[in-house]
Amino acid sequence: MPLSRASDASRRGIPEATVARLPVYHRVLTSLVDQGVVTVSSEELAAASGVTSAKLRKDLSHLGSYGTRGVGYDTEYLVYQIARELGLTQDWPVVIIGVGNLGHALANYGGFASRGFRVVGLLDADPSRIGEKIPAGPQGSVVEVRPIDDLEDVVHEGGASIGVIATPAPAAQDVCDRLVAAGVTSILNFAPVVLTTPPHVGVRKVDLATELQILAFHEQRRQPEARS
Amino acid sequence: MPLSRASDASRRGIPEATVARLPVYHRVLTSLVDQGVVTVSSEELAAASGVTSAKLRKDLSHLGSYGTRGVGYDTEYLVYQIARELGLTQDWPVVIIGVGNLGHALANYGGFASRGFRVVGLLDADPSRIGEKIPAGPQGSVVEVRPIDDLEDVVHEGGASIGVIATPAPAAQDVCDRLVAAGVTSILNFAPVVLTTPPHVGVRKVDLATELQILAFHEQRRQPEARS
DNA sequence: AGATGTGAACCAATTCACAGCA
DNA sequence: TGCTGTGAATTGGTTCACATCT
Repeated sequence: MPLSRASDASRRGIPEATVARLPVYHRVLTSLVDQGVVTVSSEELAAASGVTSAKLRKDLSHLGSYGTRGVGYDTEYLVYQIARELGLTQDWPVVIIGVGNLGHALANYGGFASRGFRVVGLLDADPSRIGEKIPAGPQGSVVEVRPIDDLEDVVHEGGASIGVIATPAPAAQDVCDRLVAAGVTSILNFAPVVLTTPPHVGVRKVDLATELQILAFHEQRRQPEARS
Repeated sequence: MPLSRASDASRRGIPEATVARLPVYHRVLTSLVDQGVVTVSSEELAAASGVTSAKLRKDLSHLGSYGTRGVGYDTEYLVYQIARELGLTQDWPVVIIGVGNLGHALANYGGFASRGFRVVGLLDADPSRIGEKIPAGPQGSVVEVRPIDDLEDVVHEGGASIGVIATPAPAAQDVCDRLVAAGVTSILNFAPVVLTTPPHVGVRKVDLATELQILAFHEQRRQPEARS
C-alpha cells in the first residue's frame, strides 16, 4: 500500500475516549520494542493494555490501517504512528507553578522527558523556595525555582504553551488567569478547584481526593455490612 | 413526604459518570455551606461545578429527590446526602506504599482527612527512609515510615481496605499482589503500569504523563502550523 | 411564578460478528 | 488459516423540553 503521508481514516475527529487510551498503548508498545518484540496481535496488545481486543482494533482504526491481516502489528511502526498522532514527536516546553511535594514529583518525573515534555520553568510564591535547583529531566539537567512574579517572563522565554498548576487551591484561579494572559493554551490542573477559562484554552484536571472518593463509593457497595 | 430511609431512586446502579462527578458537587457544596449559603439552584451549583444544569439535575435525581421545586436545594442537606452516598461518612483507613515526592504529597494532602480518609500506614523499600515521621492528616498527627516487609502487618493492624501505590513502575505489580493478598479490595495506582488483579478488586489509575499527552494532542490540533 | 425531576430524543462509545485480505 | 478492520447492534451518557409540584 502506498503510504499516503496524511493517513486515510484519521483527518478530523478521533474520539475522545480513544485519545485517552493512546498513551497507554504507546507505553506498552515502547516496552515491547525495548524487549525486542517485533510483532504483536491485537489480542496480545489489548491484554497488556487492559482493554478488549475489539476496542483496541477500533481505536487503532481511527488512526489508519497500520496492521497486517493474519499477522498483527509491527511494534516499532505502530509506536511511531501513535507518537506522531499524539504529538510526542514534537518538543513541548512546560512550566510548573507550585513546587511543593507534588510539584517536585512532577518536575523530576521520568516519564515526561522521554515523551517530548521539557520543564522550562518552575515557579513558586514562597520566597524560601526561590533559587532552589531541582533536577528536572532525565540526565542531570536542573531547573531553578523562580518567583511567581516572573511567570510571564518564564512563559515567553521558554515558549511554553502548556502550564501545570500544582499550587494550593486558593491560588489556582489567579495563576490560571496569568498563564492564559501570557499565552498558555493548555493547562493541567492539580488544585481542587474548577477553573474558569476562555473557550480556546484546554484544561484537564487531576484530583487526588476525587479518585479516592470514587474508590470508596465502590468499596462501600462491596461491604453490605454495618448500618447506622 | 415520608422520608423512606433507603431512598427511592437510588438502590442499585448510579451511573459511573455520575459517581465521578459527585465528589465535585460535594466539594463545591461544602464551600457554599462554609460561606453560609443556605439554598442553591441547579443553575448556580452547576455553574460552580463546571457542568450544565440539566446534567446536574439528572445526576442528583439518581440519589433521590432532595430538592424543592421553585426553590432549589438546601446546601447542608444535600452535602450530607452526597457524602452518605459516596461513603464519606465512614472512616476509611488507607495505606500508602512509596514515600517519594508523590507519596509525601499524598500523605499530607489536606483533602483526605476531611473526607474520612485516614492514613494508617506509610511504607517504603528504601532503608534510608524508614523511621521518617511524616505529617499525615490535618492537625499534627504524624505517621512513621515503615519497611515494605511490614506491609501485611500494617494493613491488618490498620484495618485498611484501600491501598495507594506510589512506587516506581517496576515495583508496582508486586506491591499490588501483596496488598490484594493482605485483603485490600480497592487500589489507587499512580505507577505507570497496567495492574493485574482479581475481579473483586477495584482499581483506579492516575497517570501524570498520560494527562499531559492528552493535552498535547489537543494542543497540537490547535496549532495547524509547522509540518515536517 | 419558578425551579425541580424526568420521559423522550439524541449522541458517543462499546461490543458483536464477520467480510476481506495477507 | 488467522487476524485485521469495520458495518451493525447495543449500551451508556447527555441534552432537550416540559409536566409537576411548592
